[in-house]
Amino acid sequence: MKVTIKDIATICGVSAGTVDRALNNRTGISEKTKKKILEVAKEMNYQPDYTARSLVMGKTMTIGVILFDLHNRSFAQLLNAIELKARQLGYFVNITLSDKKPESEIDCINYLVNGKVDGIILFTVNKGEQFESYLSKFDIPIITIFNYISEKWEYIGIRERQAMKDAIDYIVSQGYQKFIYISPPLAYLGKSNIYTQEERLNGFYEGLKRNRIHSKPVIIKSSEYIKELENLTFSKNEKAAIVCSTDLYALKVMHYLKKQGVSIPEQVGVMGFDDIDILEYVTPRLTTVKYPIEEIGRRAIESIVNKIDHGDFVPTPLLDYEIIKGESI
Amino acid sequence: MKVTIKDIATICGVSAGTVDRALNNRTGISEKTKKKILEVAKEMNYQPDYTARSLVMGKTMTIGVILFDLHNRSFAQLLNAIELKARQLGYFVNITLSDKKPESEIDCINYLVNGKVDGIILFTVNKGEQFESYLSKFDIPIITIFNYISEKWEYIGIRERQAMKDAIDYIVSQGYQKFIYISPPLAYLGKSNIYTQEERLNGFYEGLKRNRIHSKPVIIKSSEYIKELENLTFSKNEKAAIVCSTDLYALKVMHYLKKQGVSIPEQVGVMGFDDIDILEYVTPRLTTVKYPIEEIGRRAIESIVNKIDHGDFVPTPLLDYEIIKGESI
DNA sequence: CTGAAAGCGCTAACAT
DNA sequence: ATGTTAGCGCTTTCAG
Repeated sequence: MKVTIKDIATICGVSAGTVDRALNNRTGISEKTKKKILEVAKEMNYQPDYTARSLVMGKTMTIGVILFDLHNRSFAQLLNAIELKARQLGYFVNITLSDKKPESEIDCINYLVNGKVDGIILFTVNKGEQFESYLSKFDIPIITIFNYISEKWEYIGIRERQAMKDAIDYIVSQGYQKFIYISPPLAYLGKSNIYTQEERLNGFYEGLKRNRIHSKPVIIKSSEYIKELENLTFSKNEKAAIVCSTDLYALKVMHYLKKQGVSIPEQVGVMGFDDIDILEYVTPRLTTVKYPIEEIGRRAIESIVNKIDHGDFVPTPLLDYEIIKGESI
Repeated sequence: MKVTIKDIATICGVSAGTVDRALNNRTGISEKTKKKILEVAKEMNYQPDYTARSLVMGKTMTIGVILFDLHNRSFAQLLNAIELKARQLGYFVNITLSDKKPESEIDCINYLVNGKVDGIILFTVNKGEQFESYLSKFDIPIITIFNYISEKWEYIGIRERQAMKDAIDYIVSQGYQKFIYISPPLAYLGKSNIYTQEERLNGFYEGLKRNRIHSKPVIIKSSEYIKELENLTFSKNEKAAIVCSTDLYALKVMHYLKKQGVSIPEQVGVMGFDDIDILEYVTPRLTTVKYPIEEIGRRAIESIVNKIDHGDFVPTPLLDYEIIKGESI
């Protein structure tokens, strides 16, 4: 059924080694035999067996990816970009989902390592010494995205802190003086890796400081954030800006406010972060920070493939963002 | 570096075969040696080499998935469900994206077959005799989802036609007599496989017939459907229902109507299809058909794993849908 | 320029 | 119950 190099060798009256030389255009073979072998191979529709090649070469041409899940729009966009770029460079993509569970993430890593992937793109929920020493055991390149671990692992992300800081500048420039900040993941502070969320919060504080906002912001860290909003009142004379660490929260907030008959941005302003693609369907257009998510995916692949093929990481500078001025602030 | 069964064999003073017996708890080994081997293996943190195993067993424990892209929410949800179920059953998932291009899909298939995946879950854009004979060459199970090819390939989907038919019943029961149908993919009729879209359209016509709607519906097949809407006027006395073959179109339509100051459903009704998760953020709540997308993913994996392991397809009946009564009709 | 042989790590059939 | 042997399909020396 399956045609192997041996079959081709027999037919062409040469050895397997020669067929290999022809197929992978290595040196040390005459044009004539090479041409013949290639012809026969094509005619028989020869397809190389990647598993066999992997065994001997110790390379599988596949890159493992670990994400939380695909429910968040951004992750799907990210994976889309990753797959595209990877296939373009001749690599497969093995996708595994950690579901934000630290133990589950470890399973994913082991799973991929045993599958002999050539590298891993990791959006981790873990951190700490123990995790780092665990990760250090592996000799394949691991690249982290979004959540930073330490300088020992290549990291690709954006200047989150600066982005949020700038966002605050913009909000203040629109006349807001009162702030509410929503970021449920902060509840996991110390428990799991929420680097990006911490950075955004830091940027928020720095932004307030820079703009000399002295009224204390309300920080909501509960996943029941809508309920917490119910206890607040929104008045026009002291207009509040609800800053959400993610568009998804902002959308939920806007949905709730609309239902309550609170008008945006007349009575209250809402700011998001990410610029997910579904925003184009929602009114009012959410003011948000554009996160170059697909660029991150592409860079991650480029970087890891480069490391696999040439052994060195070309450090990637933090990527830039853009404030999207919508109608909600 | 890497610890192999040979290493373990040497240390335990047994042969590789025996180690294999212990590790994979096969018969013909004493409890005592087995226990010892397992201990040593654990201590040395032995990890089996899947590529080597694949080569000899001819199985890679990975399932290839081919989708259009991940920009559509549903696809991401689907893949999420697929990954979850697959890993649960001990399989990897290799994801490839065809970008809706027939040639690109062929590349994906070849790619996966050469990667020796054990089976393929295929959301195809291709169809026709030539494609079928191409597909027939492969001896791994291929399961089709959404777009049907022929009875030669296992198919998992829902009763789309019936769903749309029932949707029309519901719309008519709400007092609508005039219909506009939007489905841009229909422009590809005859060019690529748009089975689900055709089924939905058929259901639409059947629904009109069953409800004795005689006024001719407007069918919009252009991707510039918003522009086409601009030429239409919406009057309360002859209220029209805009039936969209996908929630995404419906969202765009609603967004456009809201901008035009047309109130939904007072002046015009809008119906979607899919019940994508972002609907919860959009007002008014879109009336739509709930498509059990994750169930399809799980069933696809179950079915293909069953086929791989036991050699037979357990036919899956078409799945059921549910009409979600929102506020837009 | 080409052939022969060894071996990647594991499994499976056959001996002992 | 355990050891031995022969591959899986390919790449890679080392001879010739």
